[in-house]
Amino acid sequence: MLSLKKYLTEGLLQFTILLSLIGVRVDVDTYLTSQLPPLREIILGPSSAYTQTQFHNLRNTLDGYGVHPKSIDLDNYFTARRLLSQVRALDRFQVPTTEVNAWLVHRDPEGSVSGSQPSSGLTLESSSGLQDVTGPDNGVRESETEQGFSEDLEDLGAVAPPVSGDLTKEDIDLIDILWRQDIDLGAGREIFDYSHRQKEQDVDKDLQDGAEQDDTWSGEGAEALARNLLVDGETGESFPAQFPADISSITEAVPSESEPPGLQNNLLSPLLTGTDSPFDLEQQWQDLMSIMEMQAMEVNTSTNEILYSAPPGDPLSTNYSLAPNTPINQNVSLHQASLGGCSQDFSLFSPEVESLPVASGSTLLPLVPSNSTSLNSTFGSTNLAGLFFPPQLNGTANDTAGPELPDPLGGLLDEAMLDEISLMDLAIEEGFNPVQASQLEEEFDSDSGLSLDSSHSPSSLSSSEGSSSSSSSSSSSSSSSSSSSSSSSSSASSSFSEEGAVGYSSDSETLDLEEAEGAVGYQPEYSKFCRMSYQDPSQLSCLPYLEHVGHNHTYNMAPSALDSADLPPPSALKKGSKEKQADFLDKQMSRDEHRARAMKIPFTNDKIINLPVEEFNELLSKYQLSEAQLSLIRDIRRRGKNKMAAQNCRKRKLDTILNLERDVEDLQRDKARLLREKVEFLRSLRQMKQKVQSLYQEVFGRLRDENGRPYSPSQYALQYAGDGSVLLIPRTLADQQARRQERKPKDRRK
DNA sequence: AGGCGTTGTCATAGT
DNA sequence: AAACTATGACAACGC
Repeated sequence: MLSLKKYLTEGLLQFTILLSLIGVRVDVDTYLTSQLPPLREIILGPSSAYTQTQFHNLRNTLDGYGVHPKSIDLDNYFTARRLLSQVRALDRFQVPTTEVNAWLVHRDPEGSVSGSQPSSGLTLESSSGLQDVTGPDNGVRESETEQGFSEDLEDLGAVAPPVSGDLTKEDIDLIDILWRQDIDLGAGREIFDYSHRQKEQDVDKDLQDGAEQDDTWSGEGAEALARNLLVDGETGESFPAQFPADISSITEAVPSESEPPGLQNNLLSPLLTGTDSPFDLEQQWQDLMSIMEMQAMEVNTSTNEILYSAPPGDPLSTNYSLAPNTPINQNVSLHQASLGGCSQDFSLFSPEVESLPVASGSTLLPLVPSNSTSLNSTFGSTNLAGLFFPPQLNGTANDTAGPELPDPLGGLLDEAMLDEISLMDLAIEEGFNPVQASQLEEEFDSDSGLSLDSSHSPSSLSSSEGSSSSSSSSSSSSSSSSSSSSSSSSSASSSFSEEGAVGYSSDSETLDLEEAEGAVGYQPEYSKFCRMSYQDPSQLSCLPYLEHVGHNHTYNMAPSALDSADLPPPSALKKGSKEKQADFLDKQMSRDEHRARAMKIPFTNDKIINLPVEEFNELLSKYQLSEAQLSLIRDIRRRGKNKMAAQNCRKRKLDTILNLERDVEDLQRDKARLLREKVEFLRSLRQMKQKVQSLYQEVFGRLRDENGRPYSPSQYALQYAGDGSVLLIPRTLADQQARRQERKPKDRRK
């Protein structure tokens, strides 16, 4: 029951505080529960927010220990490190990667020419990936297929400027990326800059810094724009200005009014495995893209270009700049544009293919906006329709294109994208923690320093370990303490261990005195606390903790007088010093001890307080005590127990706060990691969209009617059928189907 | 002198 | 019912 209560109270309290800390402007329910649980738990395991109480319990029972914030608590530090490493370990569990791989594998079976290409294709932003793609060697590298994406993720992680294996630096990296993403939302870079924040918040400096970076990026983006007429606003990738003019023997599907079987999927569907429902995905896309659009509106190209990427000279850019004269594959078959074909098509992104001049922007190239704004909107709307339909059709395309690009990554991106706003908000709010934490630490440290300065503590510290033993031995030397200390500690230990509570001893000087005089105070407590409360190396914490406790409260227990009555003072002590010390001890005695002495209570307060009831009663029965004495004894016992209870209570409070602090830090780390993953996924998605778009344009551009004339993209569209065939259908029909498909998911939701 | 943190104590509720 | 524990509130104390 106790533990249950502990769970409830601490769990609720902690969770509440966490919510208040983290969820100020965030729909935490959505973020933590309603939307993410599966993903979150898959990725992270049970949320630390939810497992808080268990964690706490674990701390108390296993390696828990009393951590006083004032203490320089090494174990606390190590515990934090352990948790950090756990978080890192979780980080290694790349579910998204797994899913992506699954998707790749899924596509491979149909893959024909080069199944490995898709993975390479996904790595556009990684230099190695780019090299693979652009390299002349487009041969089959199937071995890369499985690990390609994970590698890519790694690479992607390395794309951003300062990167290293260090988590902190990764975070910084992420922060850079995110900041670029969020700058338009008003988030300053400094918000993400942990180290920076830890150093101090020099707001002015940060703002200036952020402005400088912004300017830099703007300049970069402008530069890129100047260099390449067609530059993706987000990726910085340049696009071909012209479409391939040559004609190949492409099998055409005759435009037909009838709806071909399996026509539901547009050509864009190659990315789908065929069974995935594009509807929800599209909705997610919409959500995401609305956010992106918002960003694009507020900031412009400069930011986005940097955000999504590749430096101007990046291989990626070159990869996408098509060389007009490059020969193309003459044998492209529309039928290959199936899933398997898709793989092959990705292979088409080899320089040869990509270098194909794209049909002039007049028709097919909504993707090739002439200015940065449209570039942004291109990805901003990110409707695949926007990618694949001519500009003039975009209006409808936005409505209809929904299902057109089912996202193989949707299951994962889904969560991330739906939470875009929340994440962004979180990112913006993220600033508080490190500062807070550092402040807390400083506060604690300073307090600890104060404690160190407290006049009587040093000796107590040095004797604290020995005090437990010395106390027992000294107690045993006294008439009755031996049994009392052991018995009391056992009883107390049961209760303490039961609840994971931690008692801590009272004034340290008491120990000192007790050690000197063999007096009996609360020592058993002391040793007990250090010994049994936490069976952990962190016992170290006892020292600083006690140290801090060591205020000079004169009413604290100082067993001296009473004990000196009980025990013959050591003859070795000189008279003067003895008297002096007696006075001192007198002052150190607690009020109850004074009272006890005044009332001539024949046994120690320690016994009174710590003896089990039976033994306590037995002890009382051995003496003829007046009513006043009995009353005092019971009060002493009550107060003594309550004192320990209060100490435990306060300690628990501190532990709770510390745990909360740690949990907040952990959650922030998780959040940063998730954001980082999201960015990576978005990057991959963008690349895939671009590839699909290029494929579409390439295929469409090769189509010729009976008269050998190219089809107008405003009148015809390619659709990808479930059976792997690609059909050329009238645009109107495609739009209708797209609308139809768009409604389905909505209906389904209801 | 007053603020602040720590500790002990009381009252009370809960176990 | 008794014993014990938990905790908010308050006061004493020292810095």
